[in-house]
Amino acid sequence: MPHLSLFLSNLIALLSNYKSQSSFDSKSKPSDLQLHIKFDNNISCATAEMGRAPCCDKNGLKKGPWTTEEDALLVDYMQKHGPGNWRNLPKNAGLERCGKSCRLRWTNYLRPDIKRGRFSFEEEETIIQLHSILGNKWSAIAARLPGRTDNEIKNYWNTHIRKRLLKMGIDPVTHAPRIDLLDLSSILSSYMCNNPAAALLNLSSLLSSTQQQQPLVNPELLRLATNLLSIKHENPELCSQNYNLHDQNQLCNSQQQNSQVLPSLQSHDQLQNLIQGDFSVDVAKMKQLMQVINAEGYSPNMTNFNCPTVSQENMVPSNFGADHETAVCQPSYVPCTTSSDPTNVPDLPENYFQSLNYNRSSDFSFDSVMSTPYSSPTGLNSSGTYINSSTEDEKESYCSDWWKFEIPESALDINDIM
DNA sequence: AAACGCCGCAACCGCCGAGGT
DNA sequence: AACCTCGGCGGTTGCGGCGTT
Repeated sequence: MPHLSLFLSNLIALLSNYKSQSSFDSKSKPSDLQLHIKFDNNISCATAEMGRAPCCDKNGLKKGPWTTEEDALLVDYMQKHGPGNWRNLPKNAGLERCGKSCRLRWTNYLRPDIKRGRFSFEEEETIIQLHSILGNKWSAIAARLPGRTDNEIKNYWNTHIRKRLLKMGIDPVTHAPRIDLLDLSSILSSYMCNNPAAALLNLSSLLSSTQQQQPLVNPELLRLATNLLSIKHENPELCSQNYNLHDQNQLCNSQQQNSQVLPSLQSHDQLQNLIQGDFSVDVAKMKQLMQVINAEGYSPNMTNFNCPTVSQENMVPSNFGADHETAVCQPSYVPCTTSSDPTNVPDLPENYFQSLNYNRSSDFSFDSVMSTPYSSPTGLNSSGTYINSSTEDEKESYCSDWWKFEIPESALDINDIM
């Protein structure tokens, strides 16, 4: 209706003048002017304030948690009319809510296809992998997780995954290992819990992080770590399952006091050399490291074990969609079951290690990222094992030892992302 | 039992882009 | 071309639940 538009335009101009002359503050209590123009609630919200208009007139509208009655009204309306025209919805549905609030309530909570409950392990894998690619594009991530909302994923990331990555010494923004974020005790804990492979995983994370210009690894820290490996080898009885952190710290301190007790075994010398080298641990060195460990009998399968390996800077584009040429180097974290058996490490394809060797100088493509095989036994929509199906502590333990994030092909279609 | 602090999550806020006029 | 509406998005807030002291 053109005449209405013209009328509104004139009204806007009028209001604009009025506003400038009377220092009208749209955020203050409702003024006579606002009440005056409320001939149509849907129009007033846009016209009462120039510049950015509020989604609706908030005066008299309810805020805060939704009641069951309100939910019922909204659900009933949505079932009858479907989504759309959120601005008019509250009035038509008999709700004293902002249209935006209704939309959020529907999309984030009331929508029938929303999957409630805890995130499955596969879902968490997918989230982390997608985040490493897409960054905080929660809606894009949510699009790959049926039944999950962006808000839910965002909250889950901020409250669970982010903290866990930080605890592991992994920058949740870049997904790169960072020594300054690392909780060393987790390394020691992993190690002391008869899981030297896990400790090595963390250690290797430190090593791989040194690809950056300034080495992040404190040599003293690494010396300590390697000392611990030596201790483990020479005093296996010290490393029982029930060894608590307090004892670990004591042991740690005593070793520091004994000080500079470098590993005497050749293998440990090799390890030390690796650590004290140029800090540029590439695939070959990592394999060498694994062979050393393997030779020491820590794990017969270690050659198949793949640590986070980054050949160059760990780079994750924030503007992934805009610049596909940007190199992406991301570690792959391998979650395994917590086991006292250090040989219980995952068997992975031989080429898996190679697939992680992203090199910035080489042509990066999505394929290199997406080539990571999906080995999860269950599909995304399966009733997979819920990571916090047991206690939270168990979950933390379960998730902190070994990490590998792989994307189910069904959940990641590059064309969709693009 | 009360006080306090932490944590998780639902909801809100402000900004933005697409599409329409 | 300019402006507006609408819906979507990411960041942030605030409240309730829970554990600890």
